[in-house]
Amino acid sequence: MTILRSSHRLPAATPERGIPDATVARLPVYLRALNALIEQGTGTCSSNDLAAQAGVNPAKLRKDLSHLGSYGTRGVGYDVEYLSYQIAREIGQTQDWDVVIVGVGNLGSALSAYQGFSTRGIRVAALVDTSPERIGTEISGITVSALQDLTAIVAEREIAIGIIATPGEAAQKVADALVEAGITSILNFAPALVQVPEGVDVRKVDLSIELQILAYHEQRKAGLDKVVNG
Amino acid sequence: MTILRSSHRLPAATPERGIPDATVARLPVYLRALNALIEQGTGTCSSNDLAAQAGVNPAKLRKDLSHLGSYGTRGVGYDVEYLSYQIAREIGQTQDWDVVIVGVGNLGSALSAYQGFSTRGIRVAALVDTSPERIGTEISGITVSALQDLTAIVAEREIAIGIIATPGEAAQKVADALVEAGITSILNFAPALVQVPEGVDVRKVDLSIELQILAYHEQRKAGLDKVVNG
DNA sequence: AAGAGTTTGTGAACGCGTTCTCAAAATCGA
DNA sequence: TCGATTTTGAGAACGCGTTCACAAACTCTT
Repeated sequence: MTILRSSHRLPAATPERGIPDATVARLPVYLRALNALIEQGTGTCSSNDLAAQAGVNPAKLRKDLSHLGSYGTRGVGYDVEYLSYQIAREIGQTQDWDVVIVGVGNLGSALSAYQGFSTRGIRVAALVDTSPERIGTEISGITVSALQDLTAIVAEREIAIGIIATPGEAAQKVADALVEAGITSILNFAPALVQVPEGVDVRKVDLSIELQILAYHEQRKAGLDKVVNG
Repeated sequence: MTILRSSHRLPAATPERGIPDATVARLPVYLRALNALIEQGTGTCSSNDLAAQAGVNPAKLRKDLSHLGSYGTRGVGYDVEYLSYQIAREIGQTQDWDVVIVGVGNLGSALSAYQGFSTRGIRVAALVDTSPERIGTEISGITVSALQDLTAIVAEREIAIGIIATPGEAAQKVADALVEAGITSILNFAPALVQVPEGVDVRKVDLSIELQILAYHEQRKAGLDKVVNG
């Protein structure tokens, strides 16, 4: 999970609010919690309520929200709809974001059909692959294009975000192609590091590593059992 | 991403090494980097080499490794095979870990076919679903079982790790079933928080949130462009 | 109007993780 | 053997993020 960001110093006109990365990562969680509250008809909630719903410490929630502004009322709490809108605006969810998925193997296909994206302002706009058997086929209602057409597709549909869902060996080549095509944010599911130029953000999701971390703790638990019980 | 750990104070026999969470999360990355070095025939490497391969700061790498012990030689570096083995042992990768996947929709199916698991000591041992149409079908060579049979399957195959790949609404029910069945580590792909008793570890991977974080930075870049260019 | 009760927003303390730095330990060449 | 060079391991400084704690601001009751 590597985030590269150019840290331009800006003129005073732009307040350079600089929301901490840790906070940014939690805002979508709060948004989801708020939507749950809206659905169950809640009009107002305290930081305690919302924190419980989001699974965080209330103080942390308030500190996070304080980075956006003062959207609560002391003694009352937060207006659920209002706060929801403010967070959505802050993280750019008042617009839809088109993404292109490169690699339509099992994982890429699953992602292209993922239900959770549409309600979060994410739209899978294009699928790309290198395999001749896959190019031209239709997956989740989208025709798979050739990697060569990436630049044209990205330009035409103004896509800013790309997803790498290829094997590890292809990841760097695909990342280069994405950057070349004008993509400036990449979500990388391939088990490999990718190098990108300054100004391009990369986040990495590594399925094996998540399980390996669990396995470590699991082994630790087993070891403790042996010490305690045996 | 919530990790609950019982913090037993142990007798001196077990040193209670307590490797920091941040380090644990990077050990699999180092392992992957080391395997890459092994494949290209490297016998020894410095912390600089390995750090470059893993994409981290050399000082961080050395600090991380120092938590495991002193496996390097000053003036020389690390023996690649030896260090690889030591890390593998530390994170429990000298044995295979069986996992059960609950929910064989698009994502669950993709995970069950994921190539990256086997080389990392992860074996998908069972698939479970609630949908009658899916139960009994074969996916990636594994017959899908009913959720009711979970306890029997977990017990029989001594599975410790479960993966939730269901819609958000089903997540808590599935988590309860997994805990009931004896699972003590859960990787949750469903877009929902799950509550588990003490002693059970849960890690969460949220695909939408990863993209929403990228969208935030993307929006920020677009905003800066406007300020700078026009 | 005033006091009791809530709840936010934030300064301050704290803790964890990262990075800097350098002594200690090894190799190598003369 | 000795000095030059390389590289690890770890102490110390630093910075970020979390949590505590409380004043400020609001509602409600009397």
